This record gives sequence, structure tokens and C-alpha cells, in this order.
Amino acid sequence: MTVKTRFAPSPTGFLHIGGVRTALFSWLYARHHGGQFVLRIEDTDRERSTQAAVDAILDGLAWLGLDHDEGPYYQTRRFDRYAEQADRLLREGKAYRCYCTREELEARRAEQMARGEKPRYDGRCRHRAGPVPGVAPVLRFVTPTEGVTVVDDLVRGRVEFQNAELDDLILVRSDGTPTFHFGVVVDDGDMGITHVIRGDDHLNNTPRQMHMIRALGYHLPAYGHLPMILGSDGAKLSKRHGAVNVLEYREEGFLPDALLNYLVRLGWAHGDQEIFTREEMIRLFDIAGVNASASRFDGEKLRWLNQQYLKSADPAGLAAPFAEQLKHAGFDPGAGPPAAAVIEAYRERAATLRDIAHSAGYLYGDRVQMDDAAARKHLTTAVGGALAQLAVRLGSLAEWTRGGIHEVMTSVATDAGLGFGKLGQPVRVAVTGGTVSPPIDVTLELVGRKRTLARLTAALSLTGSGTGA
RNA sequence: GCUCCCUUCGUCUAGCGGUUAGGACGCGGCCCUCUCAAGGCUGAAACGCGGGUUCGAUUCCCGCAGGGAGCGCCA
Repeated sequence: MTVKTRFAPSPTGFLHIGGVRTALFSWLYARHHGGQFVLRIEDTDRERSTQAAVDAILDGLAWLGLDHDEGPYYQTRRFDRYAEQADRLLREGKAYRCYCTREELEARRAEQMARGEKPRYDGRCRHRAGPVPGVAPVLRFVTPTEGVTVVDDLVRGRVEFQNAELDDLILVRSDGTPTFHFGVVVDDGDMGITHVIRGDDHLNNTPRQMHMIRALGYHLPAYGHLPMILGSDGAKLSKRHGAVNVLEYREEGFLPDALLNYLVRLGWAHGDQEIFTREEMIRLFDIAGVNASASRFDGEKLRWLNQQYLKSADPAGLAAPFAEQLKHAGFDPGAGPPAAAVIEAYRERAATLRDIAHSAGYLYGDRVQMDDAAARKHLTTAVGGALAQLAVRLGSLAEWTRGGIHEVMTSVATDAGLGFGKLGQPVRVAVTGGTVSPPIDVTLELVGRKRTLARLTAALSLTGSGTGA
């Protein structure tokens, strides 16, 4: 049997980080077994579904490289099929028209709650004699009232439900549109989904869906219900925990593989291994090893992982997203050194591409933003002479390379009777405007000769030693 | 309220009857060092509680407590 899984988001908002983890595990399962991965857009709620949300979902999945083999299917384009299946159930006596009004249902629910009972439909229309004038009926499914339904969950193990706990759920609304449960069942059946991997908020819905699947004559899929991802404080993941929209992670300068790697370790592990390539994930992932308990999202660990990926990535391949970061930070990527060189110099001291863009602004223009406190501390009269000397020596340096720059700096420091650091830090402040940057020779190499000399000269006036030397 | 699920360091997790309970993030210390990092070494830090079963329970069973989900003409 060929494995076929699916990801079936509803386009009522952006692609949520929890949804991505569900998609990832479903995708991994299909890929691991050499199966198929289907994308289906569950847009039966026409009020809340938007094209913008569909685009965001497609965008997010594409960015992460979670490719699908079939779809995207849209439920709104399959209404005829749902109607056909609904008619069949009605004809076969497996469904019936219910004329209870929303108001009646609501009142009964309130009564049941007041009595301490589980609110559910009492099935009274199963035996109603005829239509009620003026009331557009819904179609309800005839759910067994006795016996137990067993879900053999790939993640949870065996879970039993008393059928008496279930009620006759609505298949088709009074306006003729299918409900979520009905759409899911018909779609999974028609599309030949073999493994339903989804969030554990659906575990309780599974037995009722299983009954519908049997009634429709489809094969039962295997189920795997994944635990939730919570915010850092254990509450439901929401905006206040930081980004929940995947695309925000792209905007913040995270790498897709790092995000996937972080997510795959939420609820799953392979011994002590922390870093997995895409191929390793596919090869090693096993749904049976997935934890049943919810986990919390830890942005710090994501940042750490992202840096690991930054450090081992091919810098040239990061040029495009890095250029985007520079633009967002207000810099012109063309006004500085090649992206790959900057990334290489900075990736040991930054967790994201955005961090790099925010640290390396001095490379992208002629002006530096001088940190006054740093200038007061490091650009002192005592180093004025050495800085002036350095400017002269660097001006005549044959080749502008870090090696040559380093030699000159060592030589100038020695001549001035200074330790390398006593010269290096003032130079750093002069050239970058701050106290933090890559190794000073690398920094100067990136800044370039012209700007370095101009900035050293400008710094001399701050040291109060005039032209010095 | 009813039904279902979950419970190892702060967090992510390894463990699948006998371990000094391991790793990772974060946090502290030391080393390295021109700054910041990165890296290396190192320290503190966990089996929710109560009953069983067993020679022996973190591990199996049952309660309890705590957390979560579901109970819509939402998905």
C-alpha cells in the first residue's frame, strides 16, 4: 500500500507555526515511506476564507520546501461531490433531515449544561413525520448509540470512545453547504488518504468521522494525532509569544531549514542528535517515536539552531535573503562589500540574517553612526599618533587584504609601544562607530581602503591630536 | 459540567524494571582572545503526589492533583 498523507489547512488566517509542524510531520511521513503528500484547502467557511490566506499558506509551504504531490484541492470546488454523497446517505437511511432551529438547539444545550450533562443533539428528528413549514432543514448523520469505537492512534495508542457519548452531527447546513467533518471524510476517502496526521484537537472528533467513513464505504485511514505546541509560558501559542506566522520568521532572517529542524525536535527525537539535514529527517523520522505530550516553543533555541545553520551554510546562497534584510534595515546592498563576505565575517556573532544586517550598517555607506561614549573612551589623545601613522601605512599598503592589514597594524602597534588590542579597539571605533565587529583586520578589509582612510582621518579630530604624527 | 488526552532539569528531550537518570538550549565559572562572538572544558538544575505489582520502580497498573483538548448550521 502506498502511503498518502495530506495537509488540510483552512484559509482563515496566516499559516500558523503549529500548522507548519503538523504539515512537516505529515510530509515527513509521506517522504519517509516514499508516498504522496496532498495539499487541500478547506475553505467551506466562505465567510472567513480569503485568497490572501490561501496565498500565505502556499507561500509559507514553498519557503519551507514542504512540497506536495497533489493539489492544492479546494473544497469549495467539490460541493457537487459532497451533495452527491449526502444524497446517498439520505437515500440509504444513514442520514436524515433535521428541522430543529438554531434557537431550539441552543436552548436545549443550555438546559443540558444546567443539568450537568454533556451538551449534545438528542436525535429527535430521526423520527420526525414530515417537514416543518418555513424551516430549511440540515442533514444529520445517524450515529450509533451503542457500543464502543476504538481509535488505534499512531501516537497515542489505543483510545476508546463510547458511542453513547456521540451525537448526530450535521453533514450539510441548511444553506446546502457541507460541514467540515463531512468534507474531510469525503475528501480523505476520495483522495485515498491512508494516514491522517493532524493536531490532537481532532482526537475527540475521530470516532464520529470513523462512523461516517464506514457509512460511506471508504477504507479507514490510520490516524496519528500530534500534540500541540504551546507558548513559552505554557499557554496557547499566540501573538504575544512572538511570531506565530511562519512568514514572519522569514522576515526576521531565519533560514527555512533551521525552522524545520527546530520544529521536528518538538515532540520527536533521535537519540541525542540535535541537527538534522532534510535528508536525515526524512530517513530517520518515525511517527511511532512522536511524543504524546504538548511542548513549548522556545525562541532562544530556535535562534541557536539558526546560527548553527548560518555557520554551515554556503554564504553565497544566502545573498538574496540577506539583501532583503539590508533593504528592510534601510541600507543599499550595492553600497557595500559582497553579501557572502559580510555573512562569512558575521555569522559567528549573529543568530539571524537580520541581526547581521543590523550590525553591519557601517559597511553600506560613507557615514558612520558614532557611539559617543565609545569615542570618548577609545579615541584618546594617547592613540592619536598611532592612528595617524596607521592611516599613512595603510594608504601605501600594496594589497588590501586582511593579512596585509594585520601586518601593518602589528607593526604600527609595536612602533607605538602599544599592545595590539590598544590599537585595535580605537581603530574599530573609528571605522565602525562602535566597539563590536569581526576581527579588526577582517573588518577593515570589508570596509575597504577608501572608507577606512577617511574614517581614520575623521577620527583623528576626535582624539584631539590634530593631524598627529 | 461531561468525554478524551497529557505529566523526566526553567525549556526541548534520551530512557522502554536494576543507569553516578544522558544530551541540547538557556544560566554560572574557567580557558582561548584586538572587541563581540564562536569554540573547548566545567558547574548548578528533573523523574508531580499517593497506593499497588515486583527482590527491585522514572519505567507496569490504579487513584489523585495539575495542565490541555473536544462537546457549534467554526474549522
